[in-house]
Amino acid sequence: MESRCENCIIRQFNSLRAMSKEELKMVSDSKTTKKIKKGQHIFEEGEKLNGVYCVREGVSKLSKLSANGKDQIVKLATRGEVLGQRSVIAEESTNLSAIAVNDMEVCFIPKESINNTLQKNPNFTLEVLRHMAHDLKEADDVIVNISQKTVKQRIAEAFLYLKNNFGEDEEGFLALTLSREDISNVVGTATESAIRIISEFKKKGLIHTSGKKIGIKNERKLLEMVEGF
Amino acid sequence: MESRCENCIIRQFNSLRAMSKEELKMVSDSKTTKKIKKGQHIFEEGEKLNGVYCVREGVSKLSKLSANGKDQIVKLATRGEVLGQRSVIAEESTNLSAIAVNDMEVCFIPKESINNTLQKNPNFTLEVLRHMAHDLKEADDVIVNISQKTVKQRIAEAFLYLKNNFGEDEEGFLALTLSREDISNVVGTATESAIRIISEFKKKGLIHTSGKKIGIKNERKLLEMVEGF
DNA sequence: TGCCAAAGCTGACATTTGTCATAGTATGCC
DNA sequence: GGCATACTATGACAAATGTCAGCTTTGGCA
Repeated sequence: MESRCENCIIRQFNSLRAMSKEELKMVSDSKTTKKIKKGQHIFEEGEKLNGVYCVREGVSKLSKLSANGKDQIVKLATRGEVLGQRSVIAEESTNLSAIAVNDMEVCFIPKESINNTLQKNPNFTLEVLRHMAHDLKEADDVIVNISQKTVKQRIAEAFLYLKNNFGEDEEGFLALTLSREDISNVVGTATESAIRIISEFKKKGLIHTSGKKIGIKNERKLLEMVEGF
Repeated sequence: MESRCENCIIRQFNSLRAMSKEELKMVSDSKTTKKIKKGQHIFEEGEKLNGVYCVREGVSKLSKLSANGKDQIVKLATRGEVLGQRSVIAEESTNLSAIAVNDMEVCFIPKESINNTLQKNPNFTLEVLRHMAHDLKEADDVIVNISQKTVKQRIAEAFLYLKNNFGEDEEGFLALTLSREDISNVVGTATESAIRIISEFKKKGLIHTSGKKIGIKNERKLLEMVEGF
């Protein structure tokens, strides 16, 4: 794959597109590419980040450990998304851990390149700001969903989310395969509860499964369930 | 109170402090001051905002209506905070409603003044960005709290939050008085459940009440409860 | 290939939380 | 001052969810 940021297509999807040619050149010269195996950390909650990570390939779960020892997955980040922005901008340690859900390839961009551009290029800053505004809105939605919907509704919603954001494979299964535990950590429930509800969905013909893989059979009914019918 | 932004103390608490003298002057010339009575809307979910609101006095609850008809309070904004930023920046309609919890005074600043400065003054943009990064972190915390803590823990936490952020009056009651319904909407539970738990706290000597007013009697135990003992 | 650890699954039960019904209490308004 | 209305409070019950325990399946690896 192209290794110069100037020519990297991924860039089109994130704030880096607002950088000038010269700025991109600087970023490209200072960046390093890393391969992360499924299950490995990109960074951990509480760490001080020296830069941000741009996802070229694969998916990462951003999670936070709660007092009772469970991880809550706050966001799934995929190709084109930039991780660690919040931390670098606020000059604080990360509040989230980033773990690879499948094999990943990420570019590490030192914070100096970012900070430098933030101070000089208002367009870039504005672009980052817009992205963060979007993330904040999504976070608000998650808050409302988690507190006002039942576990059943949230699981149905999670499946629809996975379909819309990651698509399906040739056989009609969700392209992104999460473990039952990950699913329960996304919706914020016990693993057993998630499993039980998945079984129920299967019995009702809403989904079909094969090992970990899940396929949506009746999207309409799932949608109705999310809406509360 | 001082009516020129250049001299307004409130400004010290928010992003406006990064504005230049000229920019502030422009803002001050275009702004209008509004009084909002307790219970009235500043803006409603779905509305297109033509500017932002800077809180000079009073407290506003930012909430979102869920499918089941309940409001979820996502944030309480007080003196110095700016409402509607996210919406103006992303050029979308608001995802939240803002309602006055007590009598308020706010300054409306047209979006042109904001957008203009955002494009020209990287320091201002960066400052706004930092604020939003902070809000995003808080939102992540709320997500984890709501999904991993019991209602009892969340109510205890809410009381401590109210004490730390709004203080107490001369008699030792929380300075910001919320209705039981508002409390339940902050923690995301049914009003009856909130009332029951408040009664329980009272019986256990953790708090004392007088009408709507609530005072913290045993902060330590509340803290332990939040931590899960 | 076969073993083992991890993941998936299920039942039984406890606990938490929501819902409905009803009654007391404060508060504002005429 | 009294009435209407909204808020607070409590009980009884139902539903949702978590916990624990044990069993089965799966997948990776020696």
